[in-house]
Amino acid sequence: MDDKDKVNDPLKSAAEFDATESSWSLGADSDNVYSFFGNTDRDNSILNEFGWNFAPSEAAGDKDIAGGSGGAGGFDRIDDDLAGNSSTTPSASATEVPATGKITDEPVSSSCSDDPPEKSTASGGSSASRPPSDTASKVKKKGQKRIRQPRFAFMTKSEVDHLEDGYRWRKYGQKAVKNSPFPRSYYRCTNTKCTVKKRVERSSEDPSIVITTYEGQHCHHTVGFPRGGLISHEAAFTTHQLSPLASQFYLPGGVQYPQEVPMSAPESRQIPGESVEARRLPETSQPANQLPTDEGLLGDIVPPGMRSR
DNA sequence: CGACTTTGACCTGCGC
DNA sequence: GCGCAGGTCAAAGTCG
Repeated sequence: MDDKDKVNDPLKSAAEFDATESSWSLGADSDNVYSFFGNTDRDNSILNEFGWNFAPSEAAGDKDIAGGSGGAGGFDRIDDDLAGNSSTTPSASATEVPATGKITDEPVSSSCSDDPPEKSTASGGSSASRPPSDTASKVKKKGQKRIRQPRFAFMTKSEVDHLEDGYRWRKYGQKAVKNSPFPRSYYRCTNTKCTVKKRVERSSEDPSIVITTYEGQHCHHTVGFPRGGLISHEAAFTTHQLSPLASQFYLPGGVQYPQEVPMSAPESRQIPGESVEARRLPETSQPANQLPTDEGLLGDIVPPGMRSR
């Protein structure tokens, strides 16, 4: 593909994760890739703008958390056109966010479509009996390029693999990843109209770091957790004001992020021993009646095309 | 019984 | 064209 060059270069410089420092460096030169590193409070507020919440998993049926998880996190947007580009460059280690690509023409405003890609509980048909052509049509028409939603990689220092983020996910696969002793898990949002997916894997270089990659955008609100946890929007919003830092990292369209953000802001590092849980609702809670406007943080960090709410 | 996880097979894209 | 690796499917199993 002719796009290869233009894709790979940004990639190499983008989202380089320093496992030792537990930090991301931002080096992308296109508006296709932006990343920042921060703690979960900020991340949560930012993700919330996307329709995502982020909080440590603790009671939602996930593996039990051993005394709280770390709070370091990273965030990265990855627009990827699977079709033309190698989304996983051979040089990309498991600790790097699988690369990126070019921005595509596909609508990225929402991953919610009127016609969900498939019914996960489809009737009949084992993989053995699955007619190839049928499968093709089910997934994508043959010859049609596979379109992928924008992706955001999110790195979190946590002992828990699957971080609770306010949505319910159904695991639909797990794969061993090359160059990594840790398997990668694939989750899909349980909302039937929501096609958001996420991948969860651990950094092979720093097992304490969980790399969560979101693909797509939720078109619905967070849900209560039947199994325990509940992350309300209000709670998420209370962290909103903690996120101004984010605006210094993102820069869609008008792109103004630093050439190479050190990503070493002290407050964006996890404080050893500090649990996310303990920091979830800071005392600087914002009154509920001061909910951010649509143009709040979102305006800073989210490209208009990504917003659907 | 429904929701969810596990797991092996299959599909697709890419590099050689 | 072939092999590899990532991604997905779906039956079977598990759990509450």
